[in-house]
Amino acid sequence: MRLSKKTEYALMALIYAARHPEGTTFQIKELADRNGIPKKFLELILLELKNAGIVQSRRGVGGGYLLARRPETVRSTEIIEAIEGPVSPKKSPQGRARKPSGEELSPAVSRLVRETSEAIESALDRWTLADLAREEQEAAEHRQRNLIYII
Amino acid sequence: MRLSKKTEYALMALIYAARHPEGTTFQIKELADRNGIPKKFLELILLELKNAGIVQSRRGVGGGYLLARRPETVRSTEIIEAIEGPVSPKKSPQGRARKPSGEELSPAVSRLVRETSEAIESALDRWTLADLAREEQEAAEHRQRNLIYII
DNA sequence: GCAAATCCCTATCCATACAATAGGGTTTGT
DNA sequence: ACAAACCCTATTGTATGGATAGGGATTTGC
Repeated sequence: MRLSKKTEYALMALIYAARHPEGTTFQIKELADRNGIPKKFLELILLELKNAGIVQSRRGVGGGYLLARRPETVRSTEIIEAIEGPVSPKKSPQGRARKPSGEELSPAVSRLVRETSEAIESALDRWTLADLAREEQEAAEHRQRNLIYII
Repeated sequence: MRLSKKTEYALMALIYAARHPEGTTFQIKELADRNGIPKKFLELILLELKNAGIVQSRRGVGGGYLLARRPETVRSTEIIEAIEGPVSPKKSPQGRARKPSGEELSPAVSRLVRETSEAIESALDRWTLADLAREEQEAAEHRQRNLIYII
């Protein structure tokens, strides 16, 4: 599996958000500087995460972003789908059979794709943003304890 | 998950190969015509599958392609990796830590990617080419029995 | 030995998606 | 009023996917 830079930045931003004191904002500039992410690009990404209902924003002086929900309720599937689109091929809601203009995939191949997509989704669903933030926290503490310096 | 057209064609070609009498060849032209695959593109793909050791070829009049191994021994992971490259981020063979010029992924994110990749790999590994060919065969028979006509 | 069938190989083209940059506009606290 | 911050749309450069082009090399049948 490969994540786009955009998704990778989105995950970093949300982990960062989750590690902030609840209810307080963080600023794009600060996050961009500390992680070497292009500021303008990061703006775009946070906009999308806001439209997906994962973060909320406050404008003006002292504004910034913060999580819209508790990190335990944000599955990583949701984050990735907010940026990259659906992980599984759209499950048609039983009414119409399939999109008529669509490709005709062979039965064996489409089953392979479907089952693999389900495996991806369930692997991603095992992790929430809270888990990711906790793991990042622990890794940071481990580096400290063992005096592992970057650069 | 999304498969590139190239991988999709590769799977179709191999399923087709597996359904041929063992030891006999099939021709690119025939396969391309029957499945609406651009002939030149398909040549490229079969070349790659040959270099990956999945099919072998015979040149000249009456030549063509055939499987290089029994279809039970070809895992679908192998097919997909032959065309798209490694499913999982390269597992460094314990010696050197990681490629020094590589990206620095956060611990939490890289674990998420790693575990998801492993889920993909193990989902794909559940299927061999023989399974895919059998399923395709059954679907074809089902269409016959129920008089389901395409077009 | 020649022609036809077939695979072999490299190069090129076009459209789209990814990654980023640009340039302002709007809201808010002091 | 001003500065700090988010908001929004457009543009640009590069890589990748999907294909097309044009022969070259090998084998069989006559």
